Amino acid sequence: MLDSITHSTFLPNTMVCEPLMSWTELFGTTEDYYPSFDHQPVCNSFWTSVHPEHWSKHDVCEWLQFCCDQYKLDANCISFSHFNINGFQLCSMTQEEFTDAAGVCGEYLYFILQNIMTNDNDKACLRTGGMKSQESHSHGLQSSHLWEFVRDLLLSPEENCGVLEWEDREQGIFRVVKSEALAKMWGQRKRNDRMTYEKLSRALRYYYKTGILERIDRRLVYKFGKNAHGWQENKL
DNA sequence: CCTACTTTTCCTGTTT
DNA sequence: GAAACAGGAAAAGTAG
Repeated sequence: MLDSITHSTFLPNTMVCEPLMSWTELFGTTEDYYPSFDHQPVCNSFWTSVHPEHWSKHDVCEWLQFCCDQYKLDANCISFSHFNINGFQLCSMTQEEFTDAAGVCGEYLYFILQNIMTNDNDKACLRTGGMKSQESHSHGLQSSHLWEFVRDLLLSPEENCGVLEWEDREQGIFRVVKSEALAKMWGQRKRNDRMTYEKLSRALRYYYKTGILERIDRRLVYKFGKNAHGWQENKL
């Protein structure tokens, strides 16, 4: 009900860099589409090989530049003076602070950064078999409800992969484009490989009662309700 | 441990 | 016929 605006990690990140599941596992083999993987260059870059906490001021600056190019963000809406900081400081910025410093772009930047940190964490976990739980706590990364997961995916151009798509950005109407893929992603988040769209959608339907979602008569189309927050474009 | 709340699982029936 | 949608019920998971 009154969750703070804890933004979760996007999914454990699967497809960027070291996939936990193969594409075919994740999206099925019988699919007719092919991944539009023009988002991938995050891979193998400095940004994912060195934990953001260790970035220098210069690195942070470069990262902003990189994001603008890569994700087509308008550099003009970024107040670079707010980002004259090192990686450690960057990591401790809240989503609100990102928004203050760069508006909508800030929101994306925040998500991109969270994403990188999550990847890092996951990789470390895989190698060492368990990382200090501190890191995952520092940004409320572990807590995500289904609707927040969906919201974050919608706000995350680099993770989305066309699984979800805005139908009407202003009204918060969106469409599930690849239902089973979404279910797999959610399942991976919850470490539940038995998740299906059938079951996920049941959970979504419960949101109608609580006003997190509003009913839309079209198949695979949902709308954020009055009790959902954090999806609007200009509002924090 | 208890409670409240969310999500998962399963199911039967309906609609597209 | 295949996918989705609808909800009821109950079990399981989680936060506090």
